[in-house]
Amino acid sequence: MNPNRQFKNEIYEQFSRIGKAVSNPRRLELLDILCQGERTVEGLAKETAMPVASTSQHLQVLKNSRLVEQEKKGLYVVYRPAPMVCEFFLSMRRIAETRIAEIEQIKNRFLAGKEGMEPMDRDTLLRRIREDAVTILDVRPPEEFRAGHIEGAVSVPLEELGLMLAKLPRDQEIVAYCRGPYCVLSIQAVEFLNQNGFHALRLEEGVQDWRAMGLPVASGD
Amino acid sequence: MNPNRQFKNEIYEQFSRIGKAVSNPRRLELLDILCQGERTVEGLAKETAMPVASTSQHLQVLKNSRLVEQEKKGLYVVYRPAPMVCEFFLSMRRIAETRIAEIEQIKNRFLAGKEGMEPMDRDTLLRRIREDAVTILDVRPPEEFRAGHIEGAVSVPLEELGLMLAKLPRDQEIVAYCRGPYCVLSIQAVEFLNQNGFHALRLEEGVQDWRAMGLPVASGD
DNA sequence: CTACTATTCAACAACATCATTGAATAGTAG
DNA sequence: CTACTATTCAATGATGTTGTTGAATAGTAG
Repeated sequence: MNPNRQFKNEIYEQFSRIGKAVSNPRRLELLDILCQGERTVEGLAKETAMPVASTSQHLQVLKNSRLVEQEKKGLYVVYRPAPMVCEFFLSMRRIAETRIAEIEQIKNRFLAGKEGMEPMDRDTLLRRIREDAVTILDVRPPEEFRAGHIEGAVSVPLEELGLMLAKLPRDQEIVAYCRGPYCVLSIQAVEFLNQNGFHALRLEEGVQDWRAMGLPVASGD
Repeated sequence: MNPNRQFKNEIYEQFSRIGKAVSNPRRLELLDILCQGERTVEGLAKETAMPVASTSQHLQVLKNSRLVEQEKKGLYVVYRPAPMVCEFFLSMRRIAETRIAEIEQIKNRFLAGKEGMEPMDRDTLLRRIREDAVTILDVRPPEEFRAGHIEGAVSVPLEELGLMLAKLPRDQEIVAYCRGPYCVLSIQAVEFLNQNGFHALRLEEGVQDWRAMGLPVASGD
């Protein structure tokens, strides 16, 4: 074969390893979760409702295409996205959102019938933050909050929301966020809060989006 | 099934349409070429040495995942990348380049034995440009030059390089570029120029990279 | 209307990917 | 050393993807 042709074939073959890795919905979900912070195989399996063996296999694929890194930590193997991968995933998500009409449809169908799900827009939220007229809840699991959260947000994992009701303000807007537009935690939180007489709204953006917009992100407690 | 689970499955299923589109080396090559400017099916088939029918089928896949748009122009159907797609492709390429060691190997193996292929680095080139001490050749086909080129570059398609030798300076460095690090046009151009007594160097970056670095790009003639 | 052209479609066999299952491994705790 | 745990491996059938081939389509030019 023409050596130029062969060179190109080999190069694009290598590029396609990245593509193959992100061509499977399960692996995309894994990547999405990993972009919120590192996780064990078990943790990912639980979060995605997949068998552990499948989860492990998908993680192998992601590892072989160099999109994730692994590290043994005590009893567990912890996976973590490789550098640049979350930005890459975000750019893929953006294309999908703007170009694939079905996504909007699926979202609308899912949200139909749920009250008060119109997302709060960034600018309004930023104004409220300046006026100190809003409480921001991060309803993700605590380890994700620790790995990075919107500056000023309070960690109230969805599971503990019921116990925390007494401590939340009834005279102020509450804004809940989670992993992004396709994470259901904040939806459930807002539903629950509104049923209990709070004035709650959802923020669609996740920490990734927040950071990508150049807004302040904190980590730790 | 749990409606939350179903929602996630459907959403990630949609995301994966983008991934599936870029999971095939042929389609990546097509995308790469399209990022240099729009093309007909025939043109793409010739450029990639694929049968026309295969080319068309791959283009259908790209169209169904909304990565390219098509437009009928006279006798031909012209394909063009959708907005954001070239940036997405670039970010994919960057991850592959930095994380997949095989790519470096393949490149080295291909370049082995070819003289003077050490690429010129940006900063040196920018200095030479300021000093007006360099001629920059765009050795891609003319339509790609027209769609966008490095400011100050001269269009000398590889095929016409032989005819243009008399017009090129022998007392000045010549820098040739093409579509990017994996395009062989500039390699062939530099080889040919050096064999004919010129002092030629290769610029690895293509117009996309150039633009992404915030450097000036022009279009038209 | 006819000949022609660029593109797409349809069908096939070869090959790759997927989820699932149960077993294997390697390392920890007692 | 033994029991246990988290993870990985291996094998399987079902399902998708690929490239190839030749035919179909739709639109243009004469």
